[in-house]
Amino acid sequence: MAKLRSAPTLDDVAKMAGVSTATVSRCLNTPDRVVEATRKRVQSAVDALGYTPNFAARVMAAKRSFTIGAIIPTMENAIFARGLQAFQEELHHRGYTLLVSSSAYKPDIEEEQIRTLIARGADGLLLIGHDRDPKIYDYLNQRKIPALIAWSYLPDSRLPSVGFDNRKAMFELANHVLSLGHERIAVISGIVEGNDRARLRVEGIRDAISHSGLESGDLKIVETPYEIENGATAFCELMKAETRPTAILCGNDVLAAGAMRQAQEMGLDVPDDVSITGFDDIELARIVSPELTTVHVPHREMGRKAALQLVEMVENQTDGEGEQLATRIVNRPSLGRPAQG
Amino acid sequence: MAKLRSAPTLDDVAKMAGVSTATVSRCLNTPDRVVEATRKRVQSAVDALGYTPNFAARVMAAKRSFTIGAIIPTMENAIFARGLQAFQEELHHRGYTLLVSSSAYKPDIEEEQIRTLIARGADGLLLIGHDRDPKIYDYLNQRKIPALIAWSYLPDSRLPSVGFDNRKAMFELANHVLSLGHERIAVISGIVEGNDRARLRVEGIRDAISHSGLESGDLKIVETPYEIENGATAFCELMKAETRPTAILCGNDVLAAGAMRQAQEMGLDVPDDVSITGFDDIELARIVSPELTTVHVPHREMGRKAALQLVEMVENQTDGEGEQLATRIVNRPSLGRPAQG
DNA sequence: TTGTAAGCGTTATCAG
DNA sequence: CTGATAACGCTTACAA
Repeated sequence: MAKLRSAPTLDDVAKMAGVSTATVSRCLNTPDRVVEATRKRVQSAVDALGYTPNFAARVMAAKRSFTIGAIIPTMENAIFARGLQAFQEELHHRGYTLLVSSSAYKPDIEEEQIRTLIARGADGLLLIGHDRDPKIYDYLNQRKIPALIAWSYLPDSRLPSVGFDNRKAMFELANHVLSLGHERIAVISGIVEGNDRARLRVEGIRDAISHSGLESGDLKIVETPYEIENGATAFCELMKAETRPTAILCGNDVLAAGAMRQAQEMGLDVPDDVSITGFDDIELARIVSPELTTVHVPHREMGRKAALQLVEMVENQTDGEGEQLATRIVNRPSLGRPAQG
Repeated sequence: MAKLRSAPTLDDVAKMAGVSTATVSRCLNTPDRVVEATRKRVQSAVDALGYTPNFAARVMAAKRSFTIGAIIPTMENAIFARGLQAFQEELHHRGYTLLVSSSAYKPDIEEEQIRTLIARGADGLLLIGHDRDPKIYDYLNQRKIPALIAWSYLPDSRLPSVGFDNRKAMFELANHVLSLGHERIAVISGIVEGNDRARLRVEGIRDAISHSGLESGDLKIVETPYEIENGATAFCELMKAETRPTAILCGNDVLAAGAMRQAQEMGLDVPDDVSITGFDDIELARIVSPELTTVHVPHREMGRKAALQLVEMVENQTDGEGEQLATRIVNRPSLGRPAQG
């Protein structure tokens, strides 16, 4: 068995440079508190040994990890990718590392992940959406862990949030659809339970319908997890009705893409036979044909601002005020006027 | 300023349960070495305090982190998502946590990430592809860090690999295209430098062409990063030629999706005016229309097997043998026969 | 400017 | 089966 050469430590560097470990530590963390000469000596020892500080030891001693944890519902589809990427870039910029885990939309898994991330020394946490057991907020509060919510802005939430008004965004889209003359509207929504974004989007549609004076009672809604396949299945189901809808509003672009595929498979023309809309404006929206009318969400801006705010909260022990971002409707050919009666 | 209640420690639990810290530790890690009675007492103290072990301290003391690090080129598109998801699930199953970081296809960033993950105590590493500075392999070897390569199988690589034969896979696809009668073929490849998967795929195409007796010299290749936009741009460029290609083989589905979109924008019919193929068989391939002929890669199986093998390497200090997985061509309507002369 | 030394919260070795 | 106690590698007062 070959001898296992383990990693060089601060001590090794100190010995090689002929200084104390404290000095080496200073060279690495606060170089300006060390004179040029010794700094150089230390640096060459570091290089010679290929020294890398042991993270665990550093965290223990400093009680800071310069790590931010984020828990997102899923990595499988691209809903969170762009925003998270921007979040990560901004964090990196500020000297922080991002630790991501995904909860598969399961509350208990999310809770476990929160504990895990905290145990790992995360200085702050990014969570998606507001709907979760209040005990989690108590826990975070008691432990004084800075946490921020993204992808959904609410003014009076327990934790500050950086995001947009899901309800209003979908309300506007639905209004637009109605204004084109659609009267038979159906919805393919994500699972609403435990997901305020999904819930609020449906509410936005309801608002628009009752506003318009239409019968909101018979609004057909299919709830299904955010996966392409499910969008296809749901579309199928909705089109089985005796009187088919003329427009289907989907909870996000992923579901909409599934619906579009199914429409094509069934030989239905979009938008002539049925209009379909999405939400998010991820790349997918421009890949399906026809391209998807959807709600544009400023993912990168949201990620960046969330990072800035969270770092601020961590470093200044402040509470964070949250920020509401604007969305806008993106008109593309998947939405048209309804066919004549 | 409210008093900051910091996390309960082993000591707190020990005191509350009236035992030593050693006993508490044993209750948590090797419960069978503790009698029922004390174990119960300890457990209730743990619950009462909401104790979670401090990860950094545990790593320092145990010199094991039950953490596996993975460095992937990008999270932005879905190329690695499915495989990584399976990798993660299998790791979780075995009691390990996955730490992911992305290198943006930059070798120096990857190197930094490797060091970072090791400093963070990763017990093992998953890397994508074989092409990298040999010094990295020396470093890994010297530090005795178990590492495994995925997404590309090579029999005699320095590190064991779990993946497929990129060259052969693309060779077969190209052969198939040629057998349909295509004689003017062009390629939209990913950046080849530092990316053996991209390089080998192009070589596979070259092989097929020279095999077929065609002039391989004038094979038009555009190299561009794996992004949808770039696929579109590259397609544009290739179609500017006086004699247009009748088939365009793309380095992956993302580039192919971009090419398809551009074709549509230019009013070209796929496959009647030009055939387009992809590689990977990610969801995207079935979303574009017409659906994409591509090479199916068993991403989930690859991820799962990589996890199994890496855990085995970590736990038994073994070297790992690697495994080659099979790919298969998936025929869909984006590929047809060339138009008559 | 630099060195000394006391933790940080676990695990693991040895006694008991 | 359980309890002391010595690491683990680093940061940070406090001294010099």
